Amino acid sequence: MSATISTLLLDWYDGHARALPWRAVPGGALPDPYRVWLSEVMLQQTTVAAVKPYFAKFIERWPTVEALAAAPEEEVMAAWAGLGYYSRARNLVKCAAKVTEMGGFPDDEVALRRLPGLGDYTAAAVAAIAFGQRAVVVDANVERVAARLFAVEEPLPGARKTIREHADAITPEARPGDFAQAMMDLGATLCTARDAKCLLCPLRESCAGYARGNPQLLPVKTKKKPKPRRAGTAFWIERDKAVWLVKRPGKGLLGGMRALPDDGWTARGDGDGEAPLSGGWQGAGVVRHVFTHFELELGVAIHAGDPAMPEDTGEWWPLERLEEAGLPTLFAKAAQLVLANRE
DNA sequence: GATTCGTGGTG
DNA sequence: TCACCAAGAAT
Repeated sequence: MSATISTLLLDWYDGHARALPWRAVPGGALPDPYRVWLSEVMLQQTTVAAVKPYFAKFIERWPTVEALAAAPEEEVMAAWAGLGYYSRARNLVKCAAKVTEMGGFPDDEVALRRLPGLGDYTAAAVAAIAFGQRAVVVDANVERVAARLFAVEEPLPGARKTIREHADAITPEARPGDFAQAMMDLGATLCTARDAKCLLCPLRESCAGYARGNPQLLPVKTKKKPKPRRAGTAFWIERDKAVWLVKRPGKGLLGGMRALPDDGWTARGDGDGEAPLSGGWQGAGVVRHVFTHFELELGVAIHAGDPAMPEDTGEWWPLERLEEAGLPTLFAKAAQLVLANRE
């Protein structure tokens, strides 16, 4: 029954919980809501390994939500560079301001859900982990574990309602935060996407998928569309040991991030090859980059001259401080291509 | 409900 | 190499 499953899982968690920087000791005092919120936002569609250095950097630089709220958005965006899904960073700043204005994080799921960047998952996770509130926490791990545990054959995402009901039925009143994290740890270490280490699993005897003999085939998922391939060009313009950077529009792809000027490529179409200024251009090579929904082959062209640029359309960024510019990975690759060829 | 949002790891 | 995947949210 449900009490049995949560008890088995919590017992397992007490001995097998991953030690993570944003976590409290299992069964112990509740962790700092700021650290829980920050880590949960960073972990959205992002692996633990990728998050760790960013979490450490943010906590060192902005130890409290008030400190983060006081930071210029531009600095937060630059610090987020490389982690992806940049709307998260924009919402992070908005949310920090709102929480500071409220005098602290709200302690219930409904109020948390109203904050920028907190959807169903994150609101439930923060309520459970940071405030000990019973909330049904459903992420991709929980979906997978529940689909196997209850042998849900209906394909995702259609099966989400069914899976949520199963998750609700096994979520305990006591230690809901540890329970949620235990489900995610189980999904991350034993009940993984391509494998199911059932011989090590504390829920083996309760698992319908195990009983059927093929838990690793669950959950069923609908096929994904193929990614279109796009081509475009980025332009390297340099003067006095500084490179010309622009800022991308606030919304959309790489929104609000610094970037190299480009020829108008988008997810929907190729660039026109047209440079932002006339003069001699020399090809530096090609960078390949895979986004969520398309692939890009980005040519990098270097301007031969020593041009003047209209100051209101961008900024000259000193090459020796280029890492501080916070370029998204695509443009960091392009810059590396240009600079590496000089050695 | 379907799309649009990054990036790095993995088999 | 390539398709899939990861502590999803906003529109």
